[in-house]
This record gives sequence, C-alpha cells and structure tokens, in this order.
Amino acid sequence: MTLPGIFSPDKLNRDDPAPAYRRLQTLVSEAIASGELKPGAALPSERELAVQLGISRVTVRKAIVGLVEDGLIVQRHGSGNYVAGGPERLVQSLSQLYSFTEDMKSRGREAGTRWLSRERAQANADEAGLLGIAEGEMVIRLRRLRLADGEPIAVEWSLTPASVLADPQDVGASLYETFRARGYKPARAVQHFTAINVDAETAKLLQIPVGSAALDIHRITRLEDGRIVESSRSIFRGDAYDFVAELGIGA
Amino acid sequence: MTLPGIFSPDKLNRDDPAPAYRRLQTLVSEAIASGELKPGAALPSERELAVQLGISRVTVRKAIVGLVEDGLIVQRHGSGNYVAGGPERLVQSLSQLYSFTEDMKSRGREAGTRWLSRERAQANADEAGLLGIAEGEMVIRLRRLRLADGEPIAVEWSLTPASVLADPQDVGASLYETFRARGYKPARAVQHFTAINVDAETAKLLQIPVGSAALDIHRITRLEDGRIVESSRSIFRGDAYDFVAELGIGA
DNA sequence: CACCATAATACCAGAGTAATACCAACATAA
DNA sequence: TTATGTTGGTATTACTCTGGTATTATGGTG
Repeated sequence: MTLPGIFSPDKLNRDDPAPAYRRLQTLVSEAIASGELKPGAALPSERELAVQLGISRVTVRKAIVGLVEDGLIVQRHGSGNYVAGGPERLVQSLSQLYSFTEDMKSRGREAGTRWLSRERAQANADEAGLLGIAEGEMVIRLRRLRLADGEPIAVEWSLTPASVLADPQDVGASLYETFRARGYKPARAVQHFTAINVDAETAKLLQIPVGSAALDIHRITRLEDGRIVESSRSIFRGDAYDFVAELGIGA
Repeated sequence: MTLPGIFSPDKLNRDDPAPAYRRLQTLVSEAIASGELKPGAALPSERELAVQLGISRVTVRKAIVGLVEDGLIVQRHGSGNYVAGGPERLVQSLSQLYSFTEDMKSRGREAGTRWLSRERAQANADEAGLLGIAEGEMVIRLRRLRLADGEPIAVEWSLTPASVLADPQDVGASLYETFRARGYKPARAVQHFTAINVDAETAKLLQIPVGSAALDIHRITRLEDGRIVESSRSIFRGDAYDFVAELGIGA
C-alpha cells in the first residue's frame, strides 16, 4: 500500500533548514500520527523513496533507521519496511507527560471522559499528606472514566488543591489544559506503577472480567517551583494500553 | 517549520543601539518564546544567517553562543543549530531505571539471581527478527529468577547475539556489566510496560496464585550505533514491586 | 591604552549526502 | 523446484556543508 501523495518532493519542506533525513523522519512520523499511514502498512522501497523524493538512498536509510529506533517502523530484509504495530494497541510514552486527551488526539482516536464524581471538600489527613497542604484545607476530588472511541480504557481519581482549581465543574476535556489556562503550568511528575487484579467495581467500569490484570499508576505532578498541583491514581486496562520508557546513558 | 521571514535584515532592528549579536539573540529568543520557532526546529546555518542578515559570521556565532548559554539553542557540530527541547525527550538513565541490584539496595533489600537456564542456540525466525540478525545465527538465551531477600520478585528472559556474548556461562551478576567488559556498551533502550495475568508456570516460579497481576516488560537495548545488544522480557510480581518514572513536560 | 564589537579570511573536524558496487533475504513466476 | 527480480543491508569513495577555531585588521568607546 503506497500512498504517492505522502512521498513527493514538495512534501519534504525545502524551506526547513533541517537535514533531509530529519525532514523525512518528520514526514513519516507525522503521517503515522495522523493515521495516513496505518499500522502494518508498507512503505515504498528505499530506492523508490530516494527517486520519488529526489534524495540519495543513504539519506533515506538514515531516516528509516531513526524511525526504527523510535519504534515507528519495522524493517524486513528482502521484503520492505512497514509501519510498526499490528493489533492496534495504545501506547503512552513515559518520557513526557502527555494528557490523555492530547494523546488520543495525536492518534486520531476520539478521547472521551465520563465523570463519575466531582466534589469540593476538606482534605483529610491522607490527602493533606499527598498534596503537602494542611488537613482541612479545601481540595477538589475528581473521579472519571477515560474512553477511547467510546471504549473505557482507564478509571482515574485526581486530587488537586482548591487553590489551583476552585470549582470542579470548571474542568474541560483536559485537566492539565485547565491548570494551564489558570496559570498553573505542570512541569514535572513522578509516577509509580505496578500491576493489580481489578476488583468487581473497577471491572464493571472498565468492562473487563473481575481479576483482570491492570496497570495501577500513582502520579504526583508539580509546578516548576515544586508545588504539587495534582495527586492522581489511574487504573489502565492491561489489554489495551502500553507504556513506553526510553532509557539512555547519562543525562 | 522555519519561517525564512524571521531572519531578514529588517528584523534586526537597526534603531536599537545594542550590539548586533545581542539583537540577533533577542530576535531568536523572542521567536522561540512566541512559538514561531518550535522545540527541535533547525536554524539556518551560521553562514546563511550571516548572509541573510548582512552581518559577519563571527557576530552570528557570538549570538549563538549566548543562546546556547541561555539554554535555548543546541549546537550539533557538522549538522546545525537547533532549538532546544522537542524531540530531545527526557531520557532516563538506563542504569538508574534498570539496575535491579542497585534498586534493591536502595530499598534496603538484598538482590539475588537464580539461573533457570542458559543456552547457546541458533536463532529462530522470531528471535532473528527481535535482534535484527539472520535466522540461524547463534544467540544466547538466558532465563533467570530475580530475588529480593531470597523471595522471587521477577522472572526474566534475555536474548542476546552470540557475537556479543559467546558463552552463557560468562554472565556475572549484571548482564550489562558483562557486555561492557566485552566492549559492548549499552547506550539506549526502549521498554514497553503492560499488565498481564500470570500463567501457571510463571505463578509457580514467582510463588503467587495463578492469574495474579504482574507487570510485563519488554525491552530492546542498543549500542550507540543502533545495533541491538539484547531483547528481554521481564515479569514482575504486581504485589511486590513498583516502578518509578520521572516525567518532564514536553513542549 | 584597554576592551569590545565586527569583518574578512583561512583551516580543521564532524556530519550529511551522493554515487556505486556487492551481498543476503525474500517474493514471485515459470 | 529453480530461476529471476526486488528488497533491505553493508561498504567504499568522494564531495559538500556544517560547526569550531584561529588570525589579522579596523572601528568605537571609556
């Protein structure tokens, strides 16, 4: 499956001073992100790409290698290069903090949220400890189901100081966007994750069998100055969601 | 991505009595702040900037050095100058995230290893695909149990090309240390995390009930030049181990 | 005078790119 | 099954472009 429109010389954006191999990487990764290139789809051969784009095959290969390292492309010797992924599985990076909504959008999936509860209350001792505030201070408790194309993917609890978000009804599609709009810019987060067997209530919400394995993620998100803006817990279905961590040597 | 219009002589604000290099610094940092120059974007070459702006290359370089010191620009010798951030994700330390021994020590627990099997064999088609080698080439298959204070925590499979590690008996406490001692320095890895319900065999090894939730981690580790040095799978008990990931905010 | 800013020029080291050749693996046709 | 064509994979040589460094020279300012 070749889509000639994707790989024409004008698509390489000659105005961009970046090296050609990088521009090709960008072209392909954006086509994959937008859904124009589907998982499992074959790319034109390296020789063909070189001709179509008016660049050297070495340059094409360098781009392909980068895409392979990013996990977007799979090379099959003698057969061709293919977009990675078969049975579509949602993957979220652990290197950057993405909001669920942005993540789904970048994949051409429709993100949805079903609110289970939203309340404003006084922080109990546990909550105060989590947020680094005094017991009794006002907090916002949010509980929601996250959907992808209408299918439940995760159930989430978020706890945030009322000083950051006064009214729980104020939250739009993205909690982080709401924070930013109010001048609170999430900068760093620490996540602890492990695996659990879901109880009956969660199983029902996620529409999976009781006892199914799920990823259990606790996250503390901070502003640049270290103040805690959110403490959350998310339970992601193990059968539909992967997390990816990129590791390197040194800084 | 880059708008040629950013770098024309009239953009240098000749009415400003500040030195030219400072005016160029201002021009670039404002373009970055406004979003006109995105993280990861390439700047025109120093020579091109000098011509476009009608100034000396020395002056351009002085501005670039200032921007580098401010952390806004990254220089890549032979490649170009790029806006900082963007594709440069927060990359966590390979040794930090994946040294089981160090991790256990930091938790005040004693790490141990029990070898289940070590063999040298010819790569089947799946293994060849994972390692990017030819089917039939020699590989080393390692299977072990990871212990904390004598209690099984994880079961792991590692697959590595025999060119990297000829004799499976050579592996010391740390597989990566063994690679390094042989001149193969792991530089980057990608890990996929998901949650599974363990089967009977794994449950027996980990001494947990069949169907218990566990973290299932697949990792591909590469050398600096992109060659794959290891493909592994680890199953960590969900009730006894959690992973920590620190996240930064992307652009 | 000392220091800074700027220009022009020269050269070096590293990365990017092109053209070419050949090999290994796979796909397809006969 | 064999033969052929196409694919990715590797290597070599060569060239260009990039940032990096250095030198000499001139002008402006305190």
